[in-house]
Amino acid sequence: MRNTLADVISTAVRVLDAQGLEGCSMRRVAAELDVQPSALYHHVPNKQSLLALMADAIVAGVLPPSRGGEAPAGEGEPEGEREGQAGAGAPAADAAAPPAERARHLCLALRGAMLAVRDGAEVVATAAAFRLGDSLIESRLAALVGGDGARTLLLFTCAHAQSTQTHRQAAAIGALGSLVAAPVGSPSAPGASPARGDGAPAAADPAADLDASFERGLDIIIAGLTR
Amino acid sequence: MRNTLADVISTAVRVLDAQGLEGCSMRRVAAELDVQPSALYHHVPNKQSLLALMADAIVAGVLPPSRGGEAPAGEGEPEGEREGQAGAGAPAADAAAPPAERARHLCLALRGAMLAVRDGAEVVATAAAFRLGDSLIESRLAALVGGDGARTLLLFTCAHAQSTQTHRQAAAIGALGSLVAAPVGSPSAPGASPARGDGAPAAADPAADLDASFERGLDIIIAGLTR
DNA sequence: ACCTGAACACCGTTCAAGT
DNA sequence: ACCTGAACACCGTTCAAGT
Repeated sequence: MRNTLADVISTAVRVLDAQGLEGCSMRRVAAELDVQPSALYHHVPNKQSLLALMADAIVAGVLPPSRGGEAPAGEGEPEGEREGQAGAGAPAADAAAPPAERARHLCLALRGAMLAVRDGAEVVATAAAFRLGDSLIESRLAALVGGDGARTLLLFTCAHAQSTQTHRQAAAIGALGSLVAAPVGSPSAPGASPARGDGAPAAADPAADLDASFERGLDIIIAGLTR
Repeated sequence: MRNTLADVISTAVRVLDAQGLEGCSMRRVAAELDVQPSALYHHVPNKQSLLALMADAIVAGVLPPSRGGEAPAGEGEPEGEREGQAGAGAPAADAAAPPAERARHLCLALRGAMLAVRDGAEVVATAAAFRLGDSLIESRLAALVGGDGARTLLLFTCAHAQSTQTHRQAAAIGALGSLVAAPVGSPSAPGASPARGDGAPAAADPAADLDASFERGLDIIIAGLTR
């Protein structure tokens, strides 16, 4: 046996994380597996299906393995877990906490899982849009806050993560245009992006801003659910 | 003078509506303009920029022309306005209604504008994610319900519209497998999608369901804002 | 200013054929 | 079951050159 479906999925997620969605072509995944592009079509009917399986792999782990449902298929973690929020079901979530609080933690864990892979949010969001109504995470949320709340939370969480990743990439590119100031040896303030002499109004630490912005939006929705 | 930027944008939106995002290639837009593909790069630096301009064109009209800001550039309406919800600033919105109510109407109008063009939501959502914080609509919303509310509403509205269009396309494809039932001559209820004799579990009228689902989600967020 | 023609370096997918 | 090799019909973008 040469390659398994799980190999294809985990390799594809690795390529995604390394090259971004644009660079994640069938041909590159095949090359990474040391295989002809056509070989992938033995495991998967087309690219869209592969992307859906990748989405499952990316969010696998935000839910406890709870009985029933489709098997995750593929690696436990794509790589290094550089976001603190993910990690096998979030920080316990207390099991007996109020439902709204548990839903909140679930959304934070989902966000963490998506942000942990480059362009992960876009991949998950597209897959989520496609099967709105029968994703595992959505039904878990629905049990906590009802179907409308679940859908609202899920869509907001994916969309905000997507825009977070978009902004991060833009910031990363923009940061290349700074051979100015910013003494090379010094860390240039904790976590801040280099330079900032331009006319943009953007505030102190963009990454922290986006995290806070997400939590505030989340709390607005939770508030609307619990009144 | 042969073609103007506005020509390029409006043609691109027409191609988008006719062929979908996947079929909306630079080469096809060029062909529609009777021009070589390379000619487009005189008007636009790359495809991504064109898509951003298309997003502006799609949502142009949901805001009154209010002074200041970038000019819409390109056609007033892409085509036939087959959604009832759009139309030059929505049904007036009463000007003196409570802010939350006005925000609600704005979101409905935005949804209508996106749904009026095939894959319009995806195009607008991607552009919106990119410039979260300085879109015209977001600042309009921010004036009504604050920055966090505006962002939450905007992201939810785009994401829900995107999933609505995804489901519609899936339903349209699935509907091709129904040479059953569905009397050909009868209009099959006002505005409903054709047929519905297949085995899918989807409820009564999927289009109406998605509209109602959107409004319920919208009301949850509004409730969270006005408590 | 706006466009042509030709090229470069890619895509996703299919299909007969191998082992 | 899993893969090769070759092909088909495309992509976005660049660049010299025309008018």
